[in-house]
Amino acid sequence: MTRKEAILKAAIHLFAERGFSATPTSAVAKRAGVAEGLIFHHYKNKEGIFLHIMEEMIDTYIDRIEDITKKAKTGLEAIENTISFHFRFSEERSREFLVIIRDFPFSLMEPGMPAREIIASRSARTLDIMSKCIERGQRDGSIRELSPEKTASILRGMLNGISRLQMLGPLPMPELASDVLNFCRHGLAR
Amino acid sequence: MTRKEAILKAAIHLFAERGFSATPTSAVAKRAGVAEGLIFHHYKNKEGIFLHIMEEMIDTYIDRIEDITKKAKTGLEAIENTISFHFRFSEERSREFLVIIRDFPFSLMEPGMPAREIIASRSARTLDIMSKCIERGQRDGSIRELSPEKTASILRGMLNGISRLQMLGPLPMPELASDVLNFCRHGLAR
Amino acid sequence: MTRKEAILKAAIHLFAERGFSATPTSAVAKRAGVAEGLIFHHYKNKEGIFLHIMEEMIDTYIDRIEDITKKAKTGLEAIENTISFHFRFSEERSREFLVIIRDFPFSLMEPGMPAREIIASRSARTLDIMSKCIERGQRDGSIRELSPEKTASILRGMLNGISRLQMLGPLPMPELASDVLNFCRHGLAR
Amino acid sequence: MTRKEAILKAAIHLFAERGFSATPTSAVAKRAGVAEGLIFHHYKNKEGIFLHIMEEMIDTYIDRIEDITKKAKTGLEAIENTISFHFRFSEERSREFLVIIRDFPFSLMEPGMPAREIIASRSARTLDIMSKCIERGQRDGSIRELSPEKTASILRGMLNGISRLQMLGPLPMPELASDVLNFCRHGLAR
DNA sequence: GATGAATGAGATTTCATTCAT
DNA sequence: GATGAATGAAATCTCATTCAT
Repeated sequence: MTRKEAILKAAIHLFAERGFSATPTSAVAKRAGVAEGLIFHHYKNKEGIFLHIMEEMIDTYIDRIEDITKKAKTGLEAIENTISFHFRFSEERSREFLVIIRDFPFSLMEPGMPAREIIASRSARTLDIMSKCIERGQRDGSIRELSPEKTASILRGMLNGISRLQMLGPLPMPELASDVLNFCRHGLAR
Repeated sequence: MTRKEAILKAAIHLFAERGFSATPTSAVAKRAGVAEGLIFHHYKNKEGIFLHIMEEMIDTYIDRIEDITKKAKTGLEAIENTISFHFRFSEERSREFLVIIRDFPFSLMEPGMPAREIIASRSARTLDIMSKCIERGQRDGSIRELSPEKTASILRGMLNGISRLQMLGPLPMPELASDVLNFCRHGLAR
Repeated sequence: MTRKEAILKAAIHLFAERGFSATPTSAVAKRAGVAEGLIFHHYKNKEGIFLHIMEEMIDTYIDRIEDITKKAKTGLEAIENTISFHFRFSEERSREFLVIIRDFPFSLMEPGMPAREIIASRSARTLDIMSKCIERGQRDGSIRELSPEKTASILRGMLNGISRLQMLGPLPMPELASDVLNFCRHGLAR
Repeated sequence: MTRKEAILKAAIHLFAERGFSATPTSAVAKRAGVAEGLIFHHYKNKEGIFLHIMEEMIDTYIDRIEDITKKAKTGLEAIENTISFHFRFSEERSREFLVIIRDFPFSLMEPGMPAREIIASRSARTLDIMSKCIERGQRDGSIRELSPEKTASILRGMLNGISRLQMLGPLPMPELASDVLNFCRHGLAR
């Protein structure tokens, strides 16, 4: 593992645990076993690390749901697979997931920030994929009449909201994957 | 308006706009037109202000959904009214809403913190109310067979997630209230 | 002496000795016997201290030469008195003088900086006063034909350049005041 | 152009533009298109580059005024030619000129520093050359009675001060060369 | 209740310089 | 000669909080 990777790994661990803004770069350096300056040599900014983590994760997420939805036989099945995948993914990569749902540094999102464009485009892409699945489901008869765009937004909000509740809520949460699946099937199906 | 209220108002405004951790107490004092020390005289902590805002808001939210659900004729209607109310409330009190969904100071939530208990109890209360509605709906035949507790969690996750997407997402969002309602009706109804 | 004044005094001493950019704020705080944070409480910036020193000094300088030139009987005498004053002043307030001729933080001067306007206006004012004296001298016959504006610039450049050479040059310098006076008299007089 | 020269050229450009201390070696390396380490391989220090630039420039300056003053017919003419040359040179080599008048790193000048000796000797040499011209002018009758050493200092202070005002002042400056010449002619001539 | 000067711990970042390759 | 990862010291600035008045 290169030092650059070590920094990344340490950052993911700590950001997931304490949150981005509550984690000083000194802690990241310490955990990675490198000099603090090296962080800035490789990532320029503290935000640079965050961005790197987020981009990598979201891009993987998008690649995977693109793949998954393509392979589904119906539009409804594509959505179902996406939902199942979401829960699997949020467990597999729970650390990275936590990093970005815990405390998102909204300073990155102020108009004009380059990060905003990156995030916006990824967000749009995810919504678009799900929208397309819904339209497909409407054509193949597996999904009833409803606005594809709005429903995609609802599903995305739901998935992220539930993950947030599960990972950060004060109460212990049961597994919800299959219930969400069931709920959405009824919500969408003809 | 007393000085104490002025501080609260200023804090809500600024926390909503920039986030809790990005807002220095000096900015709150300035906007409220008071000396910085007064904040600590009245609220003890910076977190004290946050807690105050959050408690007041959540308690109002709970009071209102208790009221609303009681008045509904069926369990399903109770849930529907809750959903409608959620969107109305998040608009009416969008500032306070933003405060707590923007960047929640998770340091408050570490085990042992007194705030954790407060938040946990409120969270449990909300889930409980919705759970009860679902059970009621199952008894009165308006809601199909599904786990009341899990479904309540799903609905809460969904509502919060969608509000977060609407208020903080990088993309402009259409009104989703009626579509959410429609989606949930199908998701829940027999 | 208030703490604010103590900071100022310490800063003048250290900036004069080591230069603005080579003096850390920690050194200023230490010498002033205050916490480092207090510097920023009172002056906002490290540059804020510099600006404060400079403004006070230049404004005094301007006030004094305005006064002095008014009292002179001829235009030439007004210029002579200004030159004499310059050397007296640069001795009297040699610390502050050093501060601003040693290493001027030119970042302050980038177009758009508010400090630039302040400095530019003061610089223009000084040139204007001397210009007017020359014009007056031309009317009263004590000064020969030459461009008032350009000559004012020459004199200002000369005075500042000589002070710089005296205060910062690597060689020991003799007193130059009376020789400068003599030189300029011949340079200007009819 | 060798890499070593590329570094020098980049340094001159950047030091002139932003100042010595505000220019990081990383910026020099980037602009020169070389690795940062190479700078230290060739110049040992950041100050090493500065010294190199300064020495080369001052030595050229001295060589040229030595030459010029030798060719003059009278002492006064020698001084006049030096003044004219100064303004020509400061335009021709404005970058290097800026480098050393912008922010001179006075750490180099602390007693005991080897650079101090270099600078002091050059400074003395320049003053000496001009002193000699004045003495010569007094012998040949072109220059009136005045202290050669002090007048040389005055002239040097004036020339550097005016260049500084022209190049770094906040106000736009007209051409001053011929006016300076005229002013000095009157200041010096019998 | 109210002020605001004062503190001090800590955070991010910069940067000259070294050194293994 | 040439690279660029790596260091570590230091610098500026922020900010919650305290406390004398």
